[in-house]
Amino acid sequence: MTDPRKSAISLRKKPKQARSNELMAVILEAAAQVLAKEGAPRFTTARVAEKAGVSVGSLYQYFPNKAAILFRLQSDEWRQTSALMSGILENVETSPLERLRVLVRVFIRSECDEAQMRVALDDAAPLYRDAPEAHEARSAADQAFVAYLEKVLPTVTNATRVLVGDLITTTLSSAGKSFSESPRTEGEIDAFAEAMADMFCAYLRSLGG
Amino acid sequence: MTDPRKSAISLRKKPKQARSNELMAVILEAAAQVLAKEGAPRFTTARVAEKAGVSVGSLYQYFPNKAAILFRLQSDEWRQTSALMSGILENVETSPLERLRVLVRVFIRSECDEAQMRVALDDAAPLYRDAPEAHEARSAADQAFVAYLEKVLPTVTNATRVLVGDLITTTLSSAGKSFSESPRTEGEIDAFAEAMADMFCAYLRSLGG
DNA sequence: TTAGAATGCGACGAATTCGTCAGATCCGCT
DNA sequence: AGCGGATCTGACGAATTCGTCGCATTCTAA
Repeated sequence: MTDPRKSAISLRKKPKQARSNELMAVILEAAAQVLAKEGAPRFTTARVAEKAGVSVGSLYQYFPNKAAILFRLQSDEWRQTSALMSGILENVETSPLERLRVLVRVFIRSECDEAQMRVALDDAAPLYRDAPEAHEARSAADQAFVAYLEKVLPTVTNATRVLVGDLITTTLSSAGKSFSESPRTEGEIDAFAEAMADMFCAYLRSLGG
Repeated sequence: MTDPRKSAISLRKKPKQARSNELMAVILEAAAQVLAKEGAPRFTTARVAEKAGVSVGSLYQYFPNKAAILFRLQSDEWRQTSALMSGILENVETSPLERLRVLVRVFIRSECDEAQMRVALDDAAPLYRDAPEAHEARSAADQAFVAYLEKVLPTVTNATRVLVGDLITTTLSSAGKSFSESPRTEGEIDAFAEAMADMFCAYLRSLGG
């Protein structure tokens, strides 16, 4: 396949024996390790297979191509992050703005903790970015955030809420990623997260919080 | 060379005849076109040379490797952006916060105008990111911004100013890039830029503007 | 004009990568 | 046990890419 960006990304087939499920898990685990340790340019089906203690053939039985593995890893990350965010934003024990602060802190910290993986996954983005599945997977977190904004900004128009939600989630994820690309000390991480939280809170208040 | 990330990125030699200077310009122009039209994965010395109407050999006479060409393109972008930002922030004809608004608008718009190029350049980042020269080139814009903040936030500590500057420049560049990755209408672009400007202004005011 | 330096050329070697396929192996079931 | 389908294997073909090197061409300066 000349241009992997055009290739399908869905699974090749569903496993019928128990082995296969294990195999997929093993392959994905190995893939994550290879990606984190070797980086995107050296992420190779052969290397993944070797690390998984499996042959390339087996690997290609469940993933149609390299991009599918990467997409799956990214997809899992998104699901995880999305669930985390929803959980924090829906927790009614604390005030809305405090929830946002917690969200920022948790997100930035997790971004820094797994920086290698995230950066490598991002480097590999050209391989799976154009897949249609990629866009669907992304919107879950956005929706949770817009729902949250309905309580914090009840007076503004719906369009505004979507815009604000887009701005904040975009800022959080992209600036978080960018920030975590350089190595940081604990203090820097906390300070940056706090500043970002301050910025969001100031913005929301100015909109009528 | 197995891992291009380790290779030198500085020029191979300085041209001594007039032809060479032209050649470099031609090559860089061709490189920009190839990168924008074909994307990072298909960015190849052979394709660049062909587009430039030049042989690979000539290309390698002035650039030690592929990464050097990409780095040069990125470096030029940075210089250009940096100059643009400084110019806007130092213009004393308008109020400080209005200058910031202009900056955001101009930046986001330029980011969207050249989205293809910027995205491709970013995709190629793994090839030149680890070069020491890359970090130096980046700090120019930051310094201009911190200088600007001295006038807007005269009361806060210097460390705070650096932090705030880091947050804003990081947000601007990374969120701008992320935003421009998807195709946008004129209206969306303006709305997003305005929202981001609002956010920055609200933040700066909350800090004591 | 002409020697020698600077520059340009492009076929080529070495390396890497993706994904396939024919055959070997394993599993569940009768 | 033994059959048939599911699964695994890994050598291999096809493709691509990087960067070099010996030679051709162009320029400069005497």
